[in-house]
Amino acid sequence: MTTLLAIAEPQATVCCAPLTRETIDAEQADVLARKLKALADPTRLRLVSIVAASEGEEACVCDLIEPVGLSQPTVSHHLKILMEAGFLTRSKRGTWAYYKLVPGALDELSQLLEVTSQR
Amino acid sequence: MTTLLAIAEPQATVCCAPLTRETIDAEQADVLARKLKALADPTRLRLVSIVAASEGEEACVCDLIEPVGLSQPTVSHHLKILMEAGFLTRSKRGTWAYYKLVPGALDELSQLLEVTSQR
DNA sequence: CGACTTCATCGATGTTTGTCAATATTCGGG
DNA sequence: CCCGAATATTGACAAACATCGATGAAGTCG
Repeated sequence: MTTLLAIAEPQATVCCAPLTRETIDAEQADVLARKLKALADPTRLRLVSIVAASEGEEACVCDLIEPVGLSQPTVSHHLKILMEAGFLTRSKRGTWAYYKLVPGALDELSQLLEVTSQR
Repeated sequence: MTTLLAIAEPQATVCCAPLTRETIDAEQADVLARKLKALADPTRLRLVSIVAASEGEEACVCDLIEPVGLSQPTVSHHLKILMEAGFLTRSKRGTWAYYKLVPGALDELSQLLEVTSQR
C-alpha cells in the first residue's frame, strides 16, 4: 500500500489560489525519483525492453551487449542500476549472468504515476 | 497510437537463449527517456504533485516556491523542464505565471510503461 | 593445474544536471 | 513615466553520471 496522503498544514494567505495542500512529501518524492531516474536513460530502457521481450522475461548479458552497441562494462553498469532500483534480478548460472524482470515492478511504477495525477 | 513494434531481424546464433527480438528501438527509447528524465527529480515530482492537487490543476509560481523550499530561479528552471517535456503548460495572467497540468500527459506515460513490460 | 570465457569492479574522463546570486524582462499602479 | 512586484534568463560551480579501457573474480573445460 503506497497511499499518497494529503498533508494538511495551516498556511498564511498567499497571493492567488487556496490550493489543496501538497500531495506527496519530500521523502516519497525521493523514492519515486530514484526509481524513475533508473529508467530515465535510453540504454536502460532498451535493456529492460529486451529483457522483457525475451522468453521467461530473462536474458544473459551476452545477449544484451550487441543490441545496445555499448561496451560490456557499460552494459553491466546499467544492469546494476536497474537491479538496485528493483526492476531486475540477477541469477548466475555457470559463467553466465541472467537478468530477469521483477514481476509487477514496472506496473507498480506505472500505477504510482496515475495516482499522482488523479489524486 | 504509440505501438511498440517488434523488430524482426535475422541474427546469428548467439550463446544462450533465442530471444524474441528487440521491442523498442533507439529512437523510441530516446523519446521515452526524455520524458522520464523530466519527472525523475524529487523537486519536479513535488511540483507536479502540488499543481495536480491545486484547484483546476493549476498553480502560480508564487505558490510553489515556499513548499519546495528552493530559490525562485531554481523553481522556474524546474517548471520550464516540466513544460518542455509536455507535462505542464504556462499561462501568464497579469504579473503571475500559472502552470497547469496537461490532461492525460502523466497517464500516457503511465500506459507506456505498462505496454513496455507486458509486450 | 592452466588457459579461456563471462561478467563485475576500478580509475579516469568528458558531459550533464541541480542550484544559487545577479541581472533582465514584463506588467500593473501611482 | 517611473517604481515595485513576479518571473525568466544568465553565468558559475560542484555533484552526479555515462562511458571506456584495464584489471580482477569466478566458473568451465581440456
